[in-house]
Amino acid sequence: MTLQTTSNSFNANIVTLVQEDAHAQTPQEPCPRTGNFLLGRLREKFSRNDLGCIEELIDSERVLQDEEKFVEIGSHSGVCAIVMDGFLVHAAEEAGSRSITAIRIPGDLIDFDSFILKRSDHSIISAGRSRVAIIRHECIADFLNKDPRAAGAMWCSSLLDAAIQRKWIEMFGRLDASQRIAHIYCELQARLEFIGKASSHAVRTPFTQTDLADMSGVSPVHANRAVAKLRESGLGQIRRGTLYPDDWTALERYAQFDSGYLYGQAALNRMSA
Amino acid sequence: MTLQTTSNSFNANIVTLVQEDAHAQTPQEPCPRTGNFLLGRLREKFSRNDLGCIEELIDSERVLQDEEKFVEIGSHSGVCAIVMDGFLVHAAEEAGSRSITAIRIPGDLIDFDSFILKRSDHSIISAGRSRVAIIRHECIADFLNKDPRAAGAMWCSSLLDAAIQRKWIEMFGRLDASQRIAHIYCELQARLEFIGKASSHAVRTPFTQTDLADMSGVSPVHANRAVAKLRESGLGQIRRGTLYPDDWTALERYAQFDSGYLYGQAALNRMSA
DNA sequence: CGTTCCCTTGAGTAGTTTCAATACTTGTGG
DNA sequence: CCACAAGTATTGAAACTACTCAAGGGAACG
Repeated sequence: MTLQTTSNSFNANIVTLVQEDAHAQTPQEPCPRTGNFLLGRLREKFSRNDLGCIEELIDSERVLQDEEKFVEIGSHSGVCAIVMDGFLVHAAEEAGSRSITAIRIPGDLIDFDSFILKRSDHSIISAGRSRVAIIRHECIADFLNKDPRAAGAMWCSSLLDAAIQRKWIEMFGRLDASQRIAHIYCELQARLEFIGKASSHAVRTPFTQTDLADMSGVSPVHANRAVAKLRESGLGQIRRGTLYPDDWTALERYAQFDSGYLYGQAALNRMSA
Repeated sequence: MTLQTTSNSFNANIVTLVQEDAHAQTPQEPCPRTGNFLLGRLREKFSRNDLGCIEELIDSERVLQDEEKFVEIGSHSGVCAIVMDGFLVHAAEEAGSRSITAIRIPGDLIDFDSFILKRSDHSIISAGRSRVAIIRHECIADFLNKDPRAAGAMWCSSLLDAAIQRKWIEMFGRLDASQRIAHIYCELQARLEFIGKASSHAVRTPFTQTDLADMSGVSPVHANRAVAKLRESGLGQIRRGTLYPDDWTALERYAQFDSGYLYGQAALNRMSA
């Protein structure tokens, strides 16, 4: 917990006031565990130093097996985490049905809500094997005191998550099952690109068709038919959770996907003209 | 500063890093414009002083007419606001269809995202006449410097909003049209109770059935039938946006409404046992 | 080499959409 | 006060989308 930054003043803006301390740091990658945090999305607004602080918050690592719960609904875990590898999902289970309300990939700060709200209103479950870097709540409290600016990075992260959730609500209102599934893959591809984990010829995920059904709010049987429809339309093939796109452009058009809501670097520059 | 609770120490929590300035303020209600901010929901974690600071941020007031936009999608407004009176909705319009992704009522901090993210990815539109208290981004920047603890109240507010959005996603996956509409009214009633604006025999809103349709992701015609179904089931009658409940308990059960996700005071106490 | 989990397919039912037509409300001007 | 216009609410019918139940096929894993 030693390394506070040189500057912890918060001038004109929680994000932009950086300037001063953008001086160099060690040339090699300083954040082996949190290196993907905010990567590609507003990360340039924070200094290396700020982000290094977050790396220092890490208490330990934890490996989760498929289906293993990181947090249980209603629990007071006392920790949050940054995803290092793999996928997790936010799930709400009730009366036999399961809704997946969010997908988490490396770099995502998860269960941060519990730090403020003290109680989780959903479960976070590993999809396939994953690895997370644990941050204890006590450490965050100190941290927010010492470096409110870097804390802004966490705040920023939760607002980005909220933007994705708004888009999901919008998706539900506008799109049918196969479009929603297409949209989910488009979004994942974009988010994986931010952290340099995307491939142009496949979007690899550990999700079963039942998972896709829970994400898109339809029955597993119908998710299967939606997947079949994408295949038959020549848009892409989903096999064992992996999308092999046949025509990315058409797929994005079909899903009405517009990446603006992810606040990626390129998109930001484009919009702020 | 008489009326803080015995416990307002922010031990491991952003709201607790209090220390310094808990000195007194005027005994009468100090916040004519932001008095509803966080009211009933974690507000006890903040001192009057903190909340008074937020009142101080207000630059001006603005009255919005029905359908008037407070922020336009894609804009850089440079301000955010706290709702004083009336209702607003977050809307995403595209290709002829409109999705309403959130409902804002008095006390809600709106468009705070734009302070961090710099650009709004949705419109915020007044539903009926409303009045908002404007906060300029520049003022927030100073404020975050001077009083990071009170800033935590804003952070807290955005996490509460995110919790509601998660619930909406869950709702979409689990409920049919009439249940969703019932859920929306249950939620509104609970939120209005927090700020002392609820009545036990009616939930008054300015929403048309088309608005309800846009909120619940169905066609206006079907929203009408969903409303009719609630009436015929003896749960409640929706006339001109106002719900006259016939049986609150049954209605909440029908909507599978559980107020925990709103983090109201009572619920919190119940859960943290 | 079978068990298990996942994917696929069919048939009938329920929920939802669209198009279209009809009423009810509210506000406006005559 | 009435007539009218505009917005809002209601209803019907046909088409489509999605659900459930049910059964069968395929791939991975021990």
